[in-house]
Amino acid sequence: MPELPEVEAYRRLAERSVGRVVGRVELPDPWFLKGGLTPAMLGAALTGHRFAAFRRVGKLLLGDIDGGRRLGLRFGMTGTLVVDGRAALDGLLYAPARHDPAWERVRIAFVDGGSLVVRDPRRLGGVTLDPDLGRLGPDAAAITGDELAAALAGSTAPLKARLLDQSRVAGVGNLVADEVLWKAGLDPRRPAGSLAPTEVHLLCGTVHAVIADLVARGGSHRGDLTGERRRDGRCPQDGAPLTRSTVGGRTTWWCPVHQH
DNA sequence: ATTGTGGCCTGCCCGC
DNA sequence: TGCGGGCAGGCCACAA
Repeated sequence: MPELPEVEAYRRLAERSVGRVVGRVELPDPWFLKGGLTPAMLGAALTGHRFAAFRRVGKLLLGDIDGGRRLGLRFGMTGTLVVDGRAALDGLLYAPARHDPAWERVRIAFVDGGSLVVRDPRRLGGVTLDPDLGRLGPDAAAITGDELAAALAGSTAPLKARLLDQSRVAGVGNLVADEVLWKAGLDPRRPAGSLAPTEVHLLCGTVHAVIADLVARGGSHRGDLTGERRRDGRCPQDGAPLTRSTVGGRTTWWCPVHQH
């Protein structure tokens, strides 16, 4: 599902549309608009304009529109970005591999004949205008040790729950969280505030390393642990049977032998 | 404020 | 073999 690595791939793909004039916006599914946004408002903000740049904060993709407004794209669990008929990634875990035209939620058509399309079978994504970035924590790919320490300090919530909290750390989803904690050897159920400074430091480095690795591999589902997230799955590091339970409201897999 | 829970959405998997 | 109940999780509303 789209976590930080996927959205980063979407951002790079979206850059292909920078500088091209928008001719028309099609909204087969106006329900996809969030925060009171209407088709007329979105059309007015985009038609005749160009994207100046695409940025990413966590799992949110931002398109800077000339004139100062910002398009916000969220992809939920099964959303894909398609530019000029080309998808950013081959496959998405938990998303259907086939393509049904009915899953197209937004189409931004450029006057040159190309387009930027959001395809989302399960409709858990959405489109906003000028999204409030104040509700997002530091981006996980660039978070500093001090910022991570502040995000975890004093909390009795499970470590994993804090990592998934987008207002504390932006961009970590369920698969990345499990992969990071597995690689750092940390128990997802540990109270977030119980980590020693050296553990926070290790965790911060692991977050960066795992994200860089998953971006390079082409998706959050390409992690070493991810392939073992199944019944009878075993720890790729020591071969122990993995434990499955619910932590932070999410299905969680971890190694009972080396994660403490 | 912090933490936990349930619902939304819908295609697909597994067990009957 | 066909069918239908769970399941998947990002995000939000709401409760304690």
